Amino acid sequence: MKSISSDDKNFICELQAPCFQTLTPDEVNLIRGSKTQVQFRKGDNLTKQGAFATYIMLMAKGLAIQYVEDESTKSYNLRIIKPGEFIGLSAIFSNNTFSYSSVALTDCQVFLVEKTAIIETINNNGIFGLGLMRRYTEHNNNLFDTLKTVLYKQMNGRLADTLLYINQFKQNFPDVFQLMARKDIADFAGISTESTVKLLKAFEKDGLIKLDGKDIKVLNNIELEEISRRG
Amino acid sequence: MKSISSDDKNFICELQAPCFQTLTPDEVNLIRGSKTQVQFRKGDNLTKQGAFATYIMLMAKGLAIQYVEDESTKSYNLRIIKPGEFIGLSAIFSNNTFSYSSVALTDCQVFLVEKTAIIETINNNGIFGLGLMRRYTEHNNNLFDTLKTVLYKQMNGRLADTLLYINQFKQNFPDVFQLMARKDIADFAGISTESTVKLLKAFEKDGLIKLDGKDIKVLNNIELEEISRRG
DNA sequence: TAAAAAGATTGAGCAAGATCAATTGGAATA
DNA sequence: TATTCCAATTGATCTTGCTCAATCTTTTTA
Repeated sequence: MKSISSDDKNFICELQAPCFQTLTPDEVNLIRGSKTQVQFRKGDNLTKQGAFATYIMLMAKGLAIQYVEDESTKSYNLRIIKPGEFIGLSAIFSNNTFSYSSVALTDCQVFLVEKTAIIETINNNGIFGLGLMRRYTEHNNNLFDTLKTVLYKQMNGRLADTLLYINQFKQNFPDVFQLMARKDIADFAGISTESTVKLLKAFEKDGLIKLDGKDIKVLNNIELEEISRRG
Repeated sequence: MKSISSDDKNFICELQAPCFQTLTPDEVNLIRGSKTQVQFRKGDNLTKQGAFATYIMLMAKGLAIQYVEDESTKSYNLRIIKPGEFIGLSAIFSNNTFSYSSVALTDCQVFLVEKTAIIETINNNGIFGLGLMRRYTEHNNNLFDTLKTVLYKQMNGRLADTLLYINQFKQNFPDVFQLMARKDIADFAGISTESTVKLLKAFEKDGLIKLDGKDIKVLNNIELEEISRRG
């Protein structure tokens, strides 16, 4: 990763882009005032689970995967981070270390904002804090869904979930699937790579999807949703 | 559940109890001002996953279990709620429905506080908001640990986790284990009741615990922690 | 371009736990 | 106290999905 000069006006202007429309004016100002912009290369870690978190990040450009890992080699992918989204919000409220890792799926441009600056703003402006908190809580709700998926669904349901989830990104990022290895898909579903490969073939045979190299075309949304629902 | 007259001074005074020392003065005032106190009977649901959440709860007296459920019969226990702890904090920040259910393990006394009253307070007082957010974020961090447990540990590690967790409550609530059926323990570990029974016996044979009716005495903390760590 | 490395695919065998069925024990009820 | 009901226990069996090993394909590197 390398730093970018803070007076790169073009970059700052990107805060006007559609994906940032959800930011509140206060948030925009805070980020404008932040001095640090960082560029990550595909494959770089944006955050590492357990590392000290003295700042939060705002994804400006690019895609990343957020995941949890254990001590050995296992990973479980939680979500795809897209432009306009924060990374590490929990650091603001209590956590001094990141609860999860994240890795760049494409080259990424990211703003870093000091935790202390944010806390100061919240102290003076409860409404600003509520806004940040709302974003954070939404992720948290997803975590409950994730937990239920892991607890109650088996292979087919999980892979259907995964395909539907990733497929949502295809509109704005047509090459999402190409960016991912089979193992990445497997880690979203929480099943082994081998099982993923076999099950993808099975889904294709049933006409639910079309495998085209690394790309995957969802052919039958309805039925995939049904499989997801059944678990 | 039945309402209690709001001028039950003895009850209000309990907010001075040690377990409420973590509440900020602002929080105490808010709760003092709340008009609703409710009593739940052992086995009653305090919250039901998916129900509308227009208020949050503060446990005043008693113990409850927080859990997530699927459509059928499966439950997974997340934590034991003890006096001084909030239930449903996420409702304040974004969620209009409860993400989880909770059920009284003993008779419980609970304060209900309207969401709107809290939001108003936060708007005027960012520091108060930060305090609530900190509590909320801590639960969220536990959720990451829970997810990792479910993803990466198997039976032995999970049951060891569960026993160590519940055992923490024994100091202040010596009969915690007696309050729970084997199924409750199983639902904390996320394994079947039958497997729980068999594994408890095995742990006893290895001298890790002593089974005494429903009560369980932890004999070898160190080794249980080792089993937990190994997964 | 050829060789090497990494990822994808496939099939066989295996292990962890769940489910099922039967039995026992304890507590609640008539 | 006898009866009923529900929780706890136990053993046998079954399912899911993982691991392992071999092969094939694609990408990367020399």
